[in-house]
Amino acid sequence: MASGVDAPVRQIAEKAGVGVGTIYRHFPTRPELVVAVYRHQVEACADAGPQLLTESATPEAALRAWVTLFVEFLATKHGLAGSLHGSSAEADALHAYFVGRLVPVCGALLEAALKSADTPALIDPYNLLKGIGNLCIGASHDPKYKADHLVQLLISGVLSRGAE
Amino acid sequence: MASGVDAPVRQIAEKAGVGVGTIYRHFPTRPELVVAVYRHQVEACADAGPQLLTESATPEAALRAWVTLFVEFLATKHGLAGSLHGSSAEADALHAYFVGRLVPVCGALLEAALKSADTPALIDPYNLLKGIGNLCIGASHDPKYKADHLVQLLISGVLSRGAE
DNA sequence: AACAATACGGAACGATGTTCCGTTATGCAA
DNA sequence: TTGCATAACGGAACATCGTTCCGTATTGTT
Repeated sequence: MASGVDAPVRQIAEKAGVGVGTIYRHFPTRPELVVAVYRHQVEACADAGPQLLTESATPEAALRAWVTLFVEFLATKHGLAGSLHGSSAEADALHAYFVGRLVPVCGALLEAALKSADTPALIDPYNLLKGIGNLCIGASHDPKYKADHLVQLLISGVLSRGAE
Repeated sequence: MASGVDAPVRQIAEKAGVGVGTIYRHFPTRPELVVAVYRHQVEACADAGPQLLTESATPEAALRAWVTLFVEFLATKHGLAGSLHGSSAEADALHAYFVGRLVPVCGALLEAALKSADTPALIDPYNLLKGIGNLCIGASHDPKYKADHLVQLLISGVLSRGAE
């Protein structure tokens, strides 16, 4: 694999026609590079939230549609979902950006859907978003694994009336 | 981090008081090493399935209890969940072992719970197990992230009557 | 006891992340 | 325009890790 979030630095530098030093000067850490590459698409995804809320038939439909958008975004960028956990202290930059930008959007959609369904909040937006991201890990490597399906089931669980 | 599924081979060898060559001779691939280390606990988890089914009040309770067991197992082994996706061809050994041993157990519990709830099967055991495993990734690094909670919500979604 | 077969240990190799410094380009002042 | 100071660049150099390989030690057999 050549162009992915985990491509060798030398390869990225070569494709960009610069030296590895230049890469590190502009993007000291890999998450910063990834953020720069996907910033536009993340912004687009974030902007779609409020719009879906006004255009959809129900808040639940809006939430499900937005989540589908998010899943598709993660699915097309192989390995992106996997690099989203902030285990190493430096990887937190990527994590923080995604969380800071998308959690509020997800939160608004979730709140609207819960209110519409008259259902108590069983989970916060942060956990939901991170859970969705995790469910998408490795989806592109395993044809039998249906991440989008699992995500929709998770939404069903979130919107269900507890564990009755 | 010293003792994890991704500890350097030299470190493992040193702690074991042997050379790296010996490690590779006994376990040519890392998944084989991991399988060897955790085989007992995986077996115990697998054996707990049928037992929970007979001892629990309801099949749903059995499924939820078993899933909790599985989540706790993954949570105590930092990084284990993350090394479970078979992206590289050789990592498939680990994946195959877990799947081969636990999917049937999960399947029996799931089928019983679905039958008891008179609910159609919205998902197969393989996807459910893999989804649960994915939800547990990175759980030990983030106190705010409640993997077990998300897993229970996913179960709720699976046992709910579709996306009504 | 001598020999064959096996297991062992760690040096050696390749790939990758990261740093560092000599060189080149840029912009500003005289 | 020319000279110089500042910044940016490129890639060599270093550290780490996975993996392989071979000389040596151990074990078992006759």
